[in-house]
Amino acid sequence: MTKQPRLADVAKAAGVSTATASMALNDTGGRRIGPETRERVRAAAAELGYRPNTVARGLRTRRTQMIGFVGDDVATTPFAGQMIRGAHDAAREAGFLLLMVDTSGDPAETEEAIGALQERQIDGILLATMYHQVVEVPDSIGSTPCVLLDARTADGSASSVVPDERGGTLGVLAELTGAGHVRIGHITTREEVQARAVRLETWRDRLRDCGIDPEPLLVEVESATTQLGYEGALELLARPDRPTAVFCFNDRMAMGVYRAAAELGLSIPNDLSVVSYDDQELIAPALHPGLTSAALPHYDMGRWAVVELLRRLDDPEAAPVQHLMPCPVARRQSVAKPR
Amino acid sequence: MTKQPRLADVAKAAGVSTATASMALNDTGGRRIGPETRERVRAAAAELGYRPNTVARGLRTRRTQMIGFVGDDVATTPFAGQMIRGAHDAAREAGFLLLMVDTSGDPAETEEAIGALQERQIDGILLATMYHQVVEVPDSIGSTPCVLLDARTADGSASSVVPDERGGTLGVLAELTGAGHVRIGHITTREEVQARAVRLETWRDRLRDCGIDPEPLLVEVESATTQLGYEGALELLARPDRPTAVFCFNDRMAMGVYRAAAELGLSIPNDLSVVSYDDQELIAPALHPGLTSAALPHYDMGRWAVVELLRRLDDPEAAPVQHLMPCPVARRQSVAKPR
DNA sequence: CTTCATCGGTTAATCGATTAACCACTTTGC
DNA sequence: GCAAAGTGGTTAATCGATTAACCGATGAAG
Repeated sequence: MTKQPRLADVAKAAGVSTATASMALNDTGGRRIGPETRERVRAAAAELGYRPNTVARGLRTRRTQMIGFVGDDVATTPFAGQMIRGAHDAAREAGFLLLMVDTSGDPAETEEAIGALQERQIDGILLATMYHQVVEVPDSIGSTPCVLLDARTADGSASSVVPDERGGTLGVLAELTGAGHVRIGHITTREEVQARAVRLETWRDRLRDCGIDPEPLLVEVESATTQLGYEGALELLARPDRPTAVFCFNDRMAMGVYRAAAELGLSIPNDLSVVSYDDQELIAPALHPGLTSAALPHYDMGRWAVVELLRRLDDPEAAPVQHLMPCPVARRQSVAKPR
Repeated sequence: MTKQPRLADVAKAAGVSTATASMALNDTGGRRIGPETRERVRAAAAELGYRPNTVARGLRTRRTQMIGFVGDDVATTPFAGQMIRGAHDAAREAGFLLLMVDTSGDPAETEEAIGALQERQIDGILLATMYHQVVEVPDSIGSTPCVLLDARTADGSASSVVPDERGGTLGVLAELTGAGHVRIGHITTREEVQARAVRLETWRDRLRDCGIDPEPLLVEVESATTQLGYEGALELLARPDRPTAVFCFNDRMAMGVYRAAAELGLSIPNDLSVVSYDDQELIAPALHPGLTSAALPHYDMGRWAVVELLRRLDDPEAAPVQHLMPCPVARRQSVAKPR
């Protein structure tokens, strides 16, 4: 009673050898095991409350049913949680568990984390790097199967999944053009963050398609904060040919735009339509009126990465895949026809 | 080259037995190993890039250097991330890794999660339950050492850490009374969430201490959302003896109070001081003016729980400890003297 | 009447460490 | 001068599974 039962205990209780017990419980060994014996073993295992020791199993099979998750800022960014949860759910459904390490972005720490995971014989690694678009997989990863999350390699040598920023931007812009807007401003940050360039260029392209010169409608500020979103909006809305709508780099900046609009006596959405990116649950639905925003599909990316990793575990020869995950538009009340 | 080196390879390279190699690398076995031999083994290990196989080690020693983290909504709540990070950091410093399972609050899933972790021979379990103050540790946990996070048992049979909600409430209320406020309203939720009762009662007590009847200054709404915070504030601020300050159940509700104040033409903090609870980084500093709020010390709780768990691993006889973690006040610009 | 699958298992090797028990030889204490 | 203690290791058992190789009946094919 004091000890956990081992496979040997189950075997003894069922009157068979441990080999038979193992095969009966795992449905391995082809047709070797008679159905009646199998039942007897199963019953004995249930009776004793047997749970396999996966450490022992892992030593023999070299598979631990654990996946390493290396994140470069697991909790600091609010998105990370959703990504982890997506990965967790997919892993759990397949009988895997997630072993987490956070590296706060330091490459040396990343190396160390990978080492610590490999010591524990994880079956594969998820590398989630939140702040860099393009990334190099550390050599130390060796032949451990690996999938990149929210990043990709320059040469496509590893599987990866990133959000379709262009598609998401086109999505929210379509909300505006669909309502009849053409003079659409853009407030963004000057920081070299991963998403800036794509969102900016896509907006430029779209405006040019409409025959509008984007540059007079662009405001760039130092960083993507609420305060600077506010200041940027004041500047943009004071310009001679005021835009009828504005596309914000992210929700936090949009929050600043709301304040600027209120101070200027502009009603959203009637005097000014606003769309944004990220769809943060604490902000976009909480603003009044609700903010239409392109959602970053972190949950789905987490799931996808695990599914892909499991595929590579099954078939190490499989070619790596680069995936673009769509960013669906969360439609709320911040868009109306221009006056 | 194709294989990872094993201890046997290191031993052979150093010309010793695996026993000696093991003792040399782990500094065990007392004074058995000569310093020159130890160096030779170390050098061979470094040369070969040897990393111990912790699965094999775990089978022998019954310790895996892994801690199970069972959360009932790991990523859904934005706080969880900080708690995980605190636990992660403390674990990593001690050479442990976190094995995570999310149960979305379902007791059956929790049982299963504990089982899955025990199969993997984790050394201890962190049980984080975000929505219940008092909790029962499932029987299935057996003798696995366990620490409760953000919850405690009725009988104090397990170590646990919870935020000092009373202290935090007194802290933000002191900001108001210190500035000269006495008519302090409270907007809270009717939901049976863990924090509601303490915050409410503490506020009541404090007001009575000041000789004020709290009931006319209380508003309760269905849930703790921004929208209902807004509606609650409209109601509270329309009352005959309008409060000069308001203490909100959480930051999201405070966000609604800001909107209500703006609509009523009340300036914060000059016409109305506002304090709150949670100090969510996406809200409290982003509001204008910045919101003074009592911070939930999730990072510190995560750290504490791991430290306590490690203590119990060292000494299984140690008496369980119940810890109250202080909630420091994040002081911003939402409080001023009453007019 | 041999030969040879097939059935339903068992035996024993193995995964890669840790560690108790042992060993041969030198010092040291009394 | 002899037992006890110390030095610097080695041998072999062990942790709890998986799995390749083997084995004794039984029945069918040639």
